[in-house]
Amino acid sequence: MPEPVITRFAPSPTGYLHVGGARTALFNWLLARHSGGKFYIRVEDTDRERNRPELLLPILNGMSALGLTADVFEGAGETCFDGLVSGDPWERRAVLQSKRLPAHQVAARHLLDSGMAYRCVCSAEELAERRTAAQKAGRQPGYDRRCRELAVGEDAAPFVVRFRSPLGGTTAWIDEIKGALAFENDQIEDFVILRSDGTPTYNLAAVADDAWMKISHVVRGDDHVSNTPKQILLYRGLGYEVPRFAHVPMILGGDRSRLSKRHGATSVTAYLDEEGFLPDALRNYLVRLGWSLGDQEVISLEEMIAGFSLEGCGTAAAVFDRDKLTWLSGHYVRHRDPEVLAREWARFLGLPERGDARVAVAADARLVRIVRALQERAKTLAEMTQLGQLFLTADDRVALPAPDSKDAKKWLTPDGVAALGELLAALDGIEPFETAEIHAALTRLAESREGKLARVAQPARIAVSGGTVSPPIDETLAILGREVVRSRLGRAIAHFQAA
RNA sequence: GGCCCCGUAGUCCAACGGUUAGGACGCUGGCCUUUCAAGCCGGAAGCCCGGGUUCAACUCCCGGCGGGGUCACCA
Repeated sequence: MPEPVITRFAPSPTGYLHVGGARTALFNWLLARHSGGKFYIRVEDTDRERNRPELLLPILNGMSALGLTADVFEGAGETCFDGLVSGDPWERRAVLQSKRLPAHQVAARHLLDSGMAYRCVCSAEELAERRTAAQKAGRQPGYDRRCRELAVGEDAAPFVVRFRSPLGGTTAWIDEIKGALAFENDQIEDFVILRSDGTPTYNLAAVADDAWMKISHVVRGDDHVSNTPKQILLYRGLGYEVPRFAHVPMILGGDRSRLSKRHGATSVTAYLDEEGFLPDALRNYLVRLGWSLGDQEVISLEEMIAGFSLEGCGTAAAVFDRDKLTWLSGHYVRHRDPEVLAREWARFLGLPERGDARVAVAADARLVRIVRALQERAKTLAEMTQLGQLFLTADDRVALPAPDSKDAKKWLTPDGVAALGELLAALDGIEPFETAEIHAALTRLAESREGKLARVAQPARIAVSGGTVSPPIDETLAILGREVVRSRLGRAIAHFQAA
């Protein structure tokens, strides 16, 4: 009778979903889905500063974008996040830790009553003073346990509640990823579990809630290992079963320090909405960072779920490699159904501050055709937008290169301009104005030029797009349509002839 | 500094006592080609160091070195 697997992602509302957090969430989600268990979200907002919806929503939205749906925690009652508006997809999908205050106080009370915790009246200033003094004297900076045996009563003005850590022995556990881990108990200070305002600190709240939600596997970042012995002590003190722990290694920046803003983009939203990476690609990249399925690089969601295991997770921190993410994204762009891609691109283009690109190219057949032409050369939606600019821009807005620029000098020679003229003249004879017919016409014009298609195609490309790069020229012209091509050809001829 | 973790090419992973150390990104040579991509073929590049254990170590043990994390009334 295997125990049910119940995991959770417990973000602190920071206003954005960090890719490291996203990976942690993904691992939790995969573990639960792999074993048919549950995956919950619990928001660690006991710090009042962070208890604001606008700091939480970006995280929830980032998870939605990656497809990391949470299960409803049935016992949540009034503690769940209701969303900002009714019908919010996250309604009842996230437990708010701040609403568990009474339960946390009961837990602290229990510890106090059983002598496993005590009140401390040392002020923050005194603590800071003694800490620096201790450091100066070369002693450990932790709390000096001054109030440990004072038996401070509850009527004693402002006080915090501290956990009475064991003075000897060790606290150990078998980490599902890192293996056997152990800490000497005298390394564990008498940490605060209840602040002077009566609210719980992280360790108490996390333990009380994980036990309440019956979390079986606590999968979280590496940076939490030193909290683990404290939490194990709390679980035991509270009489709860200790869950399994799995600490996943950090994600590093290029300089091998913890990935942060100074390394560039770190939020899921930035990668998805601003840089236009496909969500599947980001998810695939993230799961591959620290977990592997043999030598397989491209892994579908189904394969991830079927093959995921904590044992398969690596133990070393990994550097975030944007180039590889880009390659993966390109793979997903190329293999995506054009109609689906077109919708995603339209939404990407619809974002604010995207200027010219917003020119109405309704999600119609033409857009899909453009996507087909672009998808094998664009690696992200942003790149697609850039490469597709010639299709999105109004005729007179295509920026032609200066007549004395390198490209113009190479291709818009007198003969190049002449080719443009011949093409312009041939336009009305191309019927229908479609790829194959256009191709035939271009080939004909190339005949008098040693059969070199490039001598016709490149000038045309520049005339029509302003640059030397575009999808195949025949298809490009067909998509643009006879009249647009006529207008751009005429404009280009005038522009380059003047030189 | 104390404690904890980590160490296969520039980067991400595979190998889990016996392989010419495998794959991928990136880099690079070529093919293809109307541009750019994509695709295909080829190349350079790696087991941190030193001791053990063993018939045999990238794999196990110890030490060193290097990197990271953590030491709050933040989570």
